[in-house]
Amino acid sequence: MKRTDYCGDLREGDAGREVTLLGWVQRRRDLGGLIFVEMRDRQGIVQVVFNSEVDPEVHEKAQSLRSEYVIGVKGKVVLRPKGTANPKLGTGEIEVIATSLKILNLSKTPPFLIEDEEEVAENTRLKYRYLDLRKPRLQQNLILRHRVAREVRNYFDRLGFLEIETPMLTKSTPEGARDFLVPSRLTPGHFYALPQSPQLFKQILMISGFDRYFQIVRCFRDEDLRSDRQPEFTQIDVEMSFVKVEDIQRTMEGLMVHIFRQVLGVELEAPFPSMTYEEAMDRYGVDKPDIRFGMELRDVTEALRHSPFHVFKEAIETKGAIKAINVKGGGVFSRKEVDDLTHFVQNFGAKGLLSAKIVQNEWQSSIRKFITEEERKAIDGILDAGENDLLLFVAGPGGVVNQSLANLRLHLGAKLGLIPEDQYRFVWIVDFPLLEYDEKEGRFVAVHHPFTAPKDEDLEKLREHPELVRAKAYDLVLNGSEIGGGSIRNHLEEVQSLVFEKLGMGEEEARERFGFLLEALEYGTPPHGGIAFGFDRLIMILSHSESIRDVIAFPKTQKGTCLMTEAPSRVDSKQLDELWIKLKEMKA
RNA sequence: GGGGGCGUAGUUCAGCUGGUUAGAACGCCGGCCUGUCACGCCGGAGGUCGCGAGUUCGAUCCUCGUCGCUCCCGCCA
Repeated sequence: MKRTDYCGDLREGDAGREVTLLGWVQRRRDLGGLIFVEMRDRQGIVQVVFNSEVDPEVHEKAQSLRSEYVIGVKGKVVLRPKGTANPKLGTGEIEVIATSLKILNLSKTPPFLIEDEEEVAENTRLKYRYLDLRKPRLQQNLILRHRVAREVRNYFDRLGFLEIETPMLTKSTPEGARDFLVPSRLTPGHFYALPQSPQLFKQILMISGFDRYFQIVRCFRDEDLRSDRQPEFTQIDVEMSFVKVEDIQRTMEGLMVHIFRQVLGVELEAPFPSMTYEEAMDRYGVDKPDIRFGMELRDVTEALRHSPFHVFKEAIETKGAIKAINVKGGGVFSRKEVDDLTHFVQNFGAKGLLSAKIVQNEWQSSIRKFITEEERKAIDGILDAGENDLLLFVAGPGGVVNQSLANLRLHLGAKLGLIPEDQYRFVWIVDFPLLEYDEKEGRFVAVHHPFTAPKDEDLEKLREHPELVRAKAYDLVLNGSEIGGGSIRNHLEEVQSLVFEKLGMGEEEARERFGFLLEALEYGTPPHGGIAFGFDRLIMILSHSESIRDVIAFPKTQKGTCLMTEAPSRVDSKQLDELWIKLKEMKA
């Protein structure tokens, strides 16, 4: 049997055609002399009719059909009798009258129904991933993923970019995330690392003169998982020569416009707005603001500068901050709801959450007695407080205040339905600090990565005040999710060496780790820069998925295991011997 | 490393203050049924209550440990 059509593709226009379908039994409705079988393939579902009066032999065979049997059906497409159309199916206007049935394979009863709505425990889904992947939603997600990848390649190809592969077995780079290591058999005691990104290779390609590079590439980071993080993930990696920040931004905006138009049929407005890191932190408390709704953070530190209230006083004396959000109409929140919000911010290190309801132009609040009339009016002004609003304050170290309120804002935005789910709001975040001081390490670390160039006007400060230097770095944020980030790189060896020095890396150490790059920089390196996009996260947003596992065919659990293959697994001692590896004693 | 949630039939869940035979729905099996589409009707099977200790006359329920899945913090661009 050869397929003539996919089940889900058939429409009214196909009425009268003889078709051959290959697929799975979704559901069987046996009415006795008449059997309806919903038949499924990757395009969708169509109803097949087995009628004992049309063909008793085929009808009898159909009685043995069960869920997930693999079948081939020959039959005639007909319009359904009046009043029996099913508006829930794309194929609902027609059905296929079967004239021939071939059972290609049987199936055990599946452990769960192959339906989108069926909510099944994650471990069951992952163990039977091949069944879970039969669900229409996951099939659509992977089809969408394919289409986006295809359009990425079309777009870059048209602009003269070359897709060039880079090694999976490469050198460990201690900066950044933990590496996955691969032992070398031929060089005992030595290890490759799987790439966290092709960062250095794409810069080398620029030095080689390839000018415009991109790659859809797998990357690996051995860090703990989240709902949007897997240990292996995919990036759209890009690097260009002879460009400034704006050139890369416009190129990537073009990519987004192209993808959204080709894949979703959505027209985006470009160029995208831009916001400095400083402004983002000030107004939203994060470097990846969701600008689809308001409820912005407001700084009330100055208004409370002379407050005797110990919570405020301590925050100010320790050079912290006091910020607040105004939940419009939040006066209706119950005591318990506000308590829950307090617990919520404590997840982010806040000691507590202070609240005030506006009732008849007055504060209803446990802290009212510590607030002067003047302070109250100032704060009402800053927060644009009105009747029945709920003001929420967090005081403490600046980072904690921002993180608490940023997350609280998102939490409340979702809870109150303030986020328009159908909007795509992009924003560039620019002017990131180049370096930040790491208390634990006792040295400066790169905010982006160590190859990022300082802004020209800040270059002077690099020696004396490295903390004030801003970088030629940019992140692209979509609906509160960081989908891409990049920078202009250091193409001058002396600048790169100086950055390494500021990172506390001696010349010798820098030579050992990145000597090949420093050396390459001395052989005519063009100015260059690039960006990397989180491909999985982009697909998550485009498919409205809540978990990254729903956009990856074979994802890992939160502990990094694959429940289908049962990786990782022990290996036999012969394999270890060849790799010169001896395991430490472990508790059974 | 830390905090939260979940774990009972194939699946999703209920199970009172610890008490006799652990329930429901869907699914599954058998029978009937020619316009169903969550088909309907009749009948039936199906349980190591994640695992291990402890408390108790008695544990699905309480305590401790452990395993698995998940969300978050730390970590991670």
